[in-house]
Amino acid sequence: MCDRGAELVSSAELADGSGTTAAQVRKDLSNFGSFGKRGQGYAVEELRARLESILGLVRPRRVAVVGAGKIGSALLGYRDLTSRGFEIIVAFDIDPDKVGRTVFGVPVLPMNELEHRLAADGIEIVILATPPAVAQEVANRVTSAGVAGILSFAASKLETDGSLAVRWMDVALELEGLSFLISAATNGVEEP
Amino acid sequence: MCDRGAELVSSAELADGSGTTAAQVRKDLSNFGSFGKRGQGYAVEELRARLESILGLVRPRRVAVVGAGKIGSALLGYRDLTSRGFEIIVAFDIDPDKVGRTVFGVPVLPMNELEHRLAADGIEIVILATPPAVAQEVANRVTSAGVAGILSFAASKLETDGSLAVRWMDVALELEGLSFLISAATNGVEEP
DNA sequence: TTTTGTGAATATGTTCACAGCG
DNA sequence: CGCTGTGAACATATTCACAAAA
Repeated sequence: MCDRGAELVSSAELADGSGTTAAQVRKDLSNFGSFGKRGQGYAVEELRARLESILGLVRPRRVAVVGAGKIGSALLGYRDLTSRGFEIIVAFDIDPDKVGRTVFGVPVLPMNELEHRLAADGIEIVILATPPAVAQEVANRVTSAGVAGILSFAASKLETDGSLAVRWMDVALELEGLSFLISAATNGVEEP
Repeated sequence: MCDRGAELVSSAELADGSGTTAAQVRKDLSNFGSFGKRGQGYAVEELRARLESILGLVRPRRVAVVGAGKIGSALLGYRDLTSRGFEIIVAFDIDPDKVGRTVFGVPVLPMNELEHRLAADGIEIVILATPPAVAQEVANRVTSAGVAGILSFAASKLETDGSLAVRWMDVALELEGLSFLISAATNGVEEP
């Protein structure tokens, strides 16, 4: 909307641009203050800046990828991350064939440099794209290096202390969710 | 647990294997009937079979990938999908350099064969890994081909009728979530 | 006017706690 | 006994509906 030069946007417009309701948009935003203009809506540029600040993306977040396999290396070239405030600084892998190369402009380093480089490069978030068997060990090492968050593509549960935030992305889990919805739709589900 | 030959499992064990609580596990399972054994727990093999049936994965679901770019082709070789009940049958791309090749054993077909092959191959779920600009158009074509679900890697909202289920996976969105949590932790948040 | 911001009313989800049953 | 299944209690989230502000 900023690019299109829009000045104001109402909660109703925001709602149907994002699949929710106007009341929900207003309630949610009101948690962070009241910066709408009654009778008009929200000032687009101010709203953008507020959201950026709420999300902690006033400065780009520094990200590293551990595991330069199929998913890991796909992420290294992912334009969308840059445009949304994340910089992929470095990647790590155990495979000597991958180490030393540069994938989409991102250097792939050996695992023994992990802690050192995470700290030296001021990495805040690690994307975990390793086989599940080593995910926990990497998570431990990453934690000790002072990283603040992990996004894990390994389905396995991670045991971590409260010092970092962890989120999961699991393609198979999402497909299972779809499969469940499809079955429910096919077999017919009761409404209360 | 089946592989390890376990006979029974309690809600408490299930809970701490999956990051929830025993009561939650029991409540959730009870939505689909009561098949636990009081005083003992759930029979592992029966539970597996029940979950498989609840999720609609008694037979593998047939999946196609549209867009054989970085993410799309990474998914084509993803072992985890097969082992969890999904078969990637075919992929589609618009790029003549990719069309006709086989990636990780999956044939890449041209976009003009989309509707025909989705129907002919009995595809139930489509993974959308195209640029956002064409996501809506592909979604329309996929809908008309009778597919039951879409998993979209394109952040853009999709306008679809109620005939299919849609889910999104958005790496940048998950990173935004982490960034928010990190900011909240750093700045300190009030507990009520 | 129009659209926000927000209490109050609903609705949904989670936890408690214990009767009931193997 | 021990652990499930489940109402009742509690907590959280969403929607309603309208006074207040530009």
